[in-house]
Amino acid sequence: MLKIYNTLSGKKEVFKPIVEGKVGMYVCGNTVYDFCHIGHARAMISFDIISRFIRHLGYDLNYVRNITDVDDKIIKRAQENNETTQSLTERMIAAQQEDELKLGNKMPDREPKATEFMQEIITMIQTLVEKGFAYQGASGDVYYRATAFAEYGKLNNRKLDEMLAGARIDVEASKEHPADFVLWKQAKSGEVSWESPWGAGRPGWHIECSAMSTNCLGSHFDIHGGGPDLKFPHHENEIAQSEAATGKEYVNYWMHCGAVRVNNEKMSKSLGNFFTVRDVLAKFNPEVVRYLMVSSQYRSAIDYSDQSLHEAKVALERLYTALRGQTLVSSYEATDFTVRFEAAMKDDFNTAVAVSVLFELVRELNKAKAEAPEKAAALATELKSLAELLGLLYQDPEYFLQNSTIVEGLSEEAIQALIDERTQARKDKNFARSDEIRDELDSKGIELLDSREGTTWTRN
RNA sequence: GGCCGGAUGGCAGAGUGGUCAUGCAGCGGACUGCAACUCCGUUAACGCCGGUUCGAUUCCGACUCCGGCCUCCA
Repeated sequence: MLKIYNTLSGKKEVFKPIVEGKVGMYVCGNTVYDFCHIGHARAMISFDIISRFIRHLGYDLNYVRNITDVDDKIIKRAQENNETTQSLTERMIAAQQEDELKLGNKMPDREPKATEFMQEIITMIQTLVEKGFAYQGASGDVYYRATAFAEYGKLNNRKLDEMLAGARIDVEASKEHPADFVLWKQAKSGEVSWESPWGAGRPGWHIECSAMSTNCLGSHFDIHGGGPDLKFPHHENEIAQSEAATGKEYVNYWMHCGAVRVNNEKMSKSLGNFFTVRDVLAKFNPEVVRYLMVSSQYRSAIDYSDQSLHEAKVALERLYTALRGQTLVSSYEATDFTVRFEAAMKDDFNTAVAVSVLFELVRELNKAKAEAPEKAAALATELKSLAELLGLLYQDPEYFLQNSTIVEGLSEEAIQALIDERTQARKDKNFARSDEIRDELDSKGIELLDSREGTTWTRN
């Protein structure tokens, strides 16, 4: 029995799909005007794991995640770069995909782009206008009439009149109500635009998601997810648009992941305190980033720092060390570890508990190595297969341990040459030289590990 | 001001009405030429004040503090 925390109700609920055995999930993707930062990575990884586990439970999942490829910031950035919006967005989409594959994500089933859904967007706006949920203001822009939707605010527990009182927004003159938001925006000269009944222009941010999600998954679907900062106004507006246009309930389960923080502040573009995925991958193996995300539950805020990355690296090394040298078997009997792992995941995807089960499995595995190699092989296989649900432990253990951090320095050949020299010194009982080599490598961040089978190394 | 979330051992991070989280660090031991890995044992926590209860870190209420959203933002 899968339980999901639903933002709409503020509670964990038993998950029940609309059509038995099938799940439709839409996740808000990125606006592609810049490289992904760690906050984006958190959302992408969270929903990747959620999608993996939903499939693992046997559901036929359709996972759709959009790409916002037309927007004010894209236009502005393209102008600054003196390039077309299309060339900018194409570059950023390629970069995003590259980052994401490095982080170990599986790509969504479908990644619709806003620019590919112009007709659907226009049609939806027309419907809203016809039904009285939208109007064209004096500026020519088309707005959603928030006051016409009685349930406006239901996702965020807000009331329209209270929002008016606390509104800090500069109210645009052509809006009837401060909470009204743009559906269609008139193009300024030189801006990329599409023809519409209201003139050449481009869609507002929220309408594209309503149009893409309902066209890809139907008017009513199971799960809608996104980052914590999309709850309001984006998702509130999506509900208002979609339910007004289709006359049906829009989404059953709303899911939002937690923020990534830096120095106790949210990482965000507007604060400028963000680190890109590329920044981090220059220093750490990508799986370290993934482990950091997985080590806490997807809804909790996560603190990002060199220290938290380092701790993630050390923890991951323990998992990989257990797998080192282990042969895997073609089939194994699932133990209680699998039962407990799955139980944790079924409880609103509690990856923190699931990971703790992996560590308990590792202790059992390490114990079995000497006494019961067959049991160890079975446990190692079980570990790999559970970790795969989190997208972890997919690398060769030796490779990971040697490359958990990325540093300029000694080449593998140089390290091996020193190890060979040291092995000979040890054979000759020349421990002074042996220790000298250990210290020399240690000072360069290389740690040596002696065992009966020989000497291996790890980067610190 | 409104809405939402949080406060757990040295750090990170789960969870539970009464016996274990887990990882790192610490301490004692085994193993080891040294070191590491690994194993065994071990120390240590539930913001504050009330209430409910035989018993609360866990439920309820007040308080304090922190974060998020209310403006583009995963």
